[in-house]
Order: sequence, then C-alpha cells, then structure tokens
Amino acid sequence: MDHSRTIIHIDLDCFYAQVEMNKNPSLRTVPLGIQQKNIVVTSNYTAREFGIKKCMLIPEAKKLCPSLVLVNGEDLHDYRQTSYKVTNLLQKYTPLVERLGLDENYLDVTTLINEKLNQKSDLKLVGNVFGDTSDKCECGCTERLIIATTVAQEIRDVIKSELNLTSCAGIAHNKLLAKIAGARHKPNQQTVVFPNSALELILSLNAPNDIPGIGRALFEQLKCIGVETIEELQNVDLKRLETVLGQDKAKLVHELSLGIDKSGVKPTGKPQSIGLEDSCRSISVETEVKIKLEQLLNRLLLLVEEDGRVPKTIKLTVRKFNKDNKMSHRETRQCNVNPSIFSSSQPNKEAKIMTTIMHLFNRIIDVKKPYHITLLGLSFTKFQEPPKNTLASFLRKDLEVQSVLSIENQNGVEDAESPVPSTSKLAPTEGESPTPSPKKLKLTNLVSKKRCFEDYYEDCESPSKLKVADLCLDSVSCPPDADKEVFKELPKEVQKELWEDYKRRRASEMNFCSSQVKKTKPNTLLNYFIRNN
DNA sequence: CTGGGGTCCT
DNA sequence: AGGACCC
Repeated sequence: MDHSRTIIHIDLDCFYAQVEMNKNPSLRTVPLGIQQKNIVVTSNYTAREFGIKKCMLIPEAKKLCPSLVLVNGEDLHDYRQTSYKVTNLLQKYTPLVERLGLDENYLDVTTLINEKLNQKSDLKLVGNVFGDTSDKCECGCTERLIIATTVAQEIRDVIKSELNLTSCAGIAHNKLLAKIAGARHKPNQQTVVFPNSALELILSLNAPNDIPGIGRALFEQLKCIGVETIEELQNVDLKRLETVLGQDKAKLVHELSLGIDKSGVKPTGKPQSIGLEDSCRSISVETEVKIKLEQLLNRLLLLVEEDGRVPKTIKLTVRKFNKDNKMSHRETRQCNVNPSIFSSSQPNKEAKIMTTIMHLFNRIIDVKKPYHITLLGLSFTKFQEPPKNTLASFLRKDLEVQSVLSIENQNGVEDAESPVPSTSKLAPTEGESPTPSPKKLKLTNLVSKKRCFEDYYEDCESPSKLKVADLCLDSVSCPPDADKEVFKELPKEVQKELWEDYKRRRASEMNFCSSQVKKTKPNTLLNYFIRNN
C-alpha cells in the first residue's frame, strides 16, 4: 500500500459554542447551547455533562438541564468569519488546505514533513496513538507520522494562541483515517493512527454510515444486499456490491471500509455559492413570502458585498409542507442575473432583484391555489472574478471578453458560459421575466456581437472601458455607534469591516424583530471602538 | 416539536 | 433541478 502522504485533520471543538464564549466570556462557566429554531445544534462541554447532544430538541434539552443558557445561532456570519480565520492560519503551513463545513480542515503536510525529515529533527510522538505500535510499517510512514504529531500540536497551539480556540487533530496517511482518528480523543486532544491499525480503527466504528462518505442512502442500499455491519462490508463480494452501486461507487465504498482513501486534499478556494435560508412554521400568503425574501435578500447582498465577487446566477429554494417525513424535499428554480444589477450606483437594486426572485417563486408556487411553505432560501452562484484594478487584470478582462465573444460566435447565440452542443437544453431560464436575462437578450436580439455584449453590461461604452470595480465598491462610512475620531484613524480594511458589520447588524435586527426577541450580539472588533456612554 | 449552511455528481 | 454527501 501507499503511505507516502501525511494528512492532518483539524476539528474545532464545539465550534459555535466556542465562538459565542469568546464573544461573551461569562458563558464559559455555564452550560451553553447554540439554538437554531427549535434545536440545540451544538453545546459547550459543560452542557454535554448534562447529556445535551447535537441536534437535540429544545424542550428535551431544557428537561435534562433546566439551567441551560441558549444563544441564538441562526446567523452564521460570525462563525463563518472565525472559520476563515482558522483556515487562513492553516494555509501558512501548506497551500493544501481543504475545508469541510465551518469547523473542519484537512491539511496535506507531506512536503512540510519531508523537509523536516531531511533536517533530521527530533522524533518525539506527541498526543494519543490509536492501536498498538508493536509491528511497524517500514516504508518510512512511521517517522513521517511521528513528526506530523509535533506539527499538529504546533498548529493547535497557534489556533489557541491566535484565536483562542481549542481543537482536535487526527494524523494519518489519508483523509479518512485522519478524520476518524481525530475523533477518538476529545476535546482539545490529538490522535495519530499508523497504517497497521487502520482496519482496527475502521472496525471500531458502529455502523457503515459512521464512515465518512457512506451516508444514509448508501447504507439503505447496502442493507438491501444484506450488508449491515462494517465487517460485512469489508468482506462483501465485490461483484454483488457492483450490482447495486455500479463499479466505481462499489470500489470506492469497499475501499473506504478497509480504511483506504485515495482522495486528495483539494484546496478550498472562494465559495462556489453564498446562500441564506430561513425555515418557518408556515407561510401561505404572498405578502409574507415577499417580506421573508426581502429580509433574506438584504442580508445576502451584504454577504456578497463582503465576498467582493459579483454573482451571475440566483437560486430560490422552497420547502413545501409535507406530512411525510420527507424533510429534505425542496424545490429550486434558478436564473441568470445581469451582474450590473449589483452595481452600487444601480438605483433600487433590491427591488429589481426582488422582481426576478418573485418570478422564480411563481415558477414553483401557483399563488392562486393554497400553499404551505416551511422554508425559503436564496442563494447566489457562478461568481465573476473579483475586479482587480491592475493593468494586467484590465488586459485579462479584455481577453475574457474576446473568448466569450468567440464562443458566442462559434455557437451562434448560445449561453456564453456553457456552450452546450445540443440546443434543445437551452430553454430561456427566466421565461416571462420583464428583466431580460443575458441569455434572453442573446436569443431575442440578434444584433452584432459587440452590441450584445454592451447590452449585457448595460452602460459600458466598450469592453475595455468596463467599470467592473464599480460593481462591488460600496462606499464606507462610520457606523453611528462607533467613535468617529477613532474610526478616522483606522486602516481602510478595518473601516470596511466595521461598516459592513454595522449594516449586517441592522439587517439582522430587521430580520428578527418581527419573529422573536433577539439578544444583542456584541461584536468583538466593534466593541473596541464603541463609545462607552 | 428537525439548523443553516456547503460540496460535487447525475 | 434534484440528489447524494459533509458539517
């Protein structure tokens, strides 16, 4: 087998709870639960001593621990910010950092370890070991993994000292084993597993769906062919597995059950989508739909502004009431949007986007008939690259323009982004919308390709004069609750963060004022500058 | 009495 | 557009 890689999995302890305890240290000494709607999504370790578990219902949690303190965690903004600070720290060790959710990161430290190996550094094993170490692999992985335990400890120390967050680490020669090993000793500990203990580690799990990558649906399929335990999965006849899963999936699942995971650590770049959703008891009138979607849109526009890129597609998600346990059933509709609608100088941009959103809504819901909605979601995808005001990027923009135009030229009037050969799939995505999508323009206005492009970006005189920067550079002011004198002296970056935080707090307040009492959420950075009187 | 996000594949 | 997977 190949043990040439060295992987570290970092998992922040009860992440949301730690962020809230850092924001408000008095929460450290009390049992704390993070609440989303009627659920405790995570809790600190004080609360766990009472038996509070992940995703426990509020009444049940309160019964177990009447003194449980609940903090609303429905707005993930602060968690997301802290999460990216962690990832940024990790990227100082290797560019190969893959995020999984907000609280987990994989690092491929192979190169770093090999450098340390050459430096003949000390071979001291730090932290826990899973399994016995009596018979060791001689391929060199043992030394690498031992060195990695020191690196993992260093990394966890830095996360603690820089961000005041404790974490767990798993160290192994692949992602799967690193993740499973790290969960063996919690919280604030680390565990290394050597290849010879891989099978034992996997077998220590309770069921096939405890293996990351094997979810509920796969487990059900496995049961269908009589495979209910991990041991049975390890020994299953591959041919029989293939009959239900197909060749590729069967091989993958079987390998996972043996602790084999060839997947690489894929560096996570900027997010592919930015979205918000809000579940609710019941919405059945259109004005209420509009209010909810406007709240979501206002918050979402701030997130997109923080991101700096401009989205090209908007997606609406609706969950209808369903008496069955089919919780996951959501319907989505998406359409392209003209990026220029996000321009800060665009008047009534919220109203314009809302018009598009309501058209999407009407494609899911016939408002003339009764309906019963339990979730609304809004998401932006397919981002344009952030504008960089350099000469090089200016030229690159022109090149992009040229390639877009040449693709359009080759394919007649098709979607510039996905030049699919079959034209049958190219139904206009925004049907009857009064705001024509770029695609519709191309389909209806068969004008010169230059003219077509100018329509796409509206008032630009020519492609090379594109004021792309205007799309996302909103002006920054001093928040009314901050000290203006202090604000003036702050670096531009910090000013922007404070201003965006202020706008976000306002949007959040508007979002919650109608539905529930919201405790004020102190912001750590802002607190330094807020006036005391 | 079931969150609010994300990813990739089909 | 939906469905699988992850947290």
